[in-house]
Amino acid sequence: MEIKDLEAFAVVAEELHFGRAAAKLHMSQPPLSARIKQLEQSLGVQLFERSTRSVALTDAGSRLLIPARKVLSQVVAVQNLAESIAAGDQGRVRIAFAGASSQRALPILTRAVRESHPGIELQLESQTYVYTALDKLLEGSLDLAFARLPTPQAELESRVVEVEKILCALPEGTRELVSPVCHWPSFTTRTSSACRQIPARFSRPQCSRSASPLDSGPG
Amino acid sequence: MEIKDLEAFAVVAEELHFGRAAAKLHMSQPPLSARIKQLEQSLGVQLFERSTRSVALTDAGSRLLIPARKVLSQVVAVQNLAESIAAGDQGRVRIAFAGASSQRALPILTRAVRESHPGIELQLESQTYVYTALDKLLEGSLDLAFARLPTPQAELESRVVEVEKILCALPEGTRELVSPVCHWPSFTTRTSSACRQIPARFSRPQCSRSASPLDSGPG
DNA sequence: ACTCATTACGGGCCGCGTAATTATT
DNA sequence: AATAATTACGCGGCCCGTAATGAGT
Repeated sequence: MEIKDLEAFAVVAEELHFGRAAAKLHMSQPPLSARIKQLEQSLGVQLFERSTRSVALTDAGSRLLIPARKVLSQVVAVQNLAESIAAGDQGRVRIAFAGASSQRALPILTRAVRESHPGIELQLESQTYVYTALDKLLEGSLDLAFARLPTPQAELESRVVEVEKILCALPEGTRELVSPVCHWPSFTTRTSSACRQIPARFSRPQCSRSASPLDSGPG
Repeated sequence: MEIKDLEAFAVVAEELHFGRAAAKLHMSQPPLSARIKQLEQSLGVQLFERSTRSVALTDAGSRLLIPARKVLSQVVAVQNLAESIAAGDQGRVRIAFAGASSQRALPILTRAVRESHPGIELQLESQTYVYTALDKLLEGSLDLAFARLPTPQAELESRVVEVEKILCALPEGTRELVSPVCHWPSFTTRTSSACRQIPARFSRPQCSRSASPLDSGPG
């Protein structure tokens, strides 16, 4: 199986017409036909149902199309990565940071980059919401983002940089006031950064019960 | 760029020795050398640092290795899928279900399969914990699992089948007893299935405050 | 009769293997 | 001197394009 085979498969599946597909692939029909036939043999599966007047995906073909496209997209990803590496460790990396999690990691990163890759310019960009940063990543207008564990998306690579324990700290006797308003999700996200400096008059042991690492447990 | 190029790259990167790599690839060194050189040219990046006595990955090479392996693994995934399709819509699909989420989806699925793919035998397997099911999926001893949104893993494909709202229902005046013991994560997972049948004597409006869809919000 | 996919066939390119070369330990 | 990677070179196969065939509307 070759990459060109998958490209041919994808284009024919899109056009459902060997002539147009061949044109799109800058080749003539016969080799394309042969290529598809060969791919079908190597996979042991018939991909298209063809009568001389019409072309249609078989059931097997439609089930294989998505994985095939996946391979193709990752191949171009490799090429793009290589290109950007070749373009040089001589460029600009655009980084978004959202929330408190980046406050420890960022200075470490910038210092390390400045030392080992002096050609790299870091362009930092504060982002209030995690999702705007993720969207920009997908668009390609950002290269990297620091964020608290969002729902990981298949198109993005993520790595855990730091595990934080975030405490809920309240004045004595005020828990009853807060608990009916703040259920966990909104509570943690809204106040996490503000929790960085905790005034001394707030008692800590009081709330140790509800303190739990954000690191999502089972589930 | 061809798949064989990536295989060659991966094997040489693993062996760091053209001779052994060539043997592993069932070919002689010279063509392998040429292949790597050609790949390097097509990517515009030098992958290996070679002096006649030693071979080492360059920085670019090490950064490209993982994506390259990813492509390769997905290629074999395509081949495996094709093989299993070719083996026939005539086989056994092993399905695990954990938790209450599957109770609506399962009968719908089994009925549909029995009608449209009568050759397929479904082998159902109850799983108490989501993670045992996921592990079995990765091993290959299961084909499919129904589970409530776990941390999605890159190696697994997932799809949202159903969005549930799960209510916390308690007898009147007992909230104070439960709140210090059950913080959100453990509470939901432990009692979710039991929540299916709610005795009528439990009041519902009482807890509507803390009721929230499990569908993970932002973060 | 016309369109579109397949088969037939000849030519060129690419990749492999063997043999020779170079460099390093 | 010996090992290991690269260059040199001849051969075979695969893939492409053009031409001819067949099938269905």
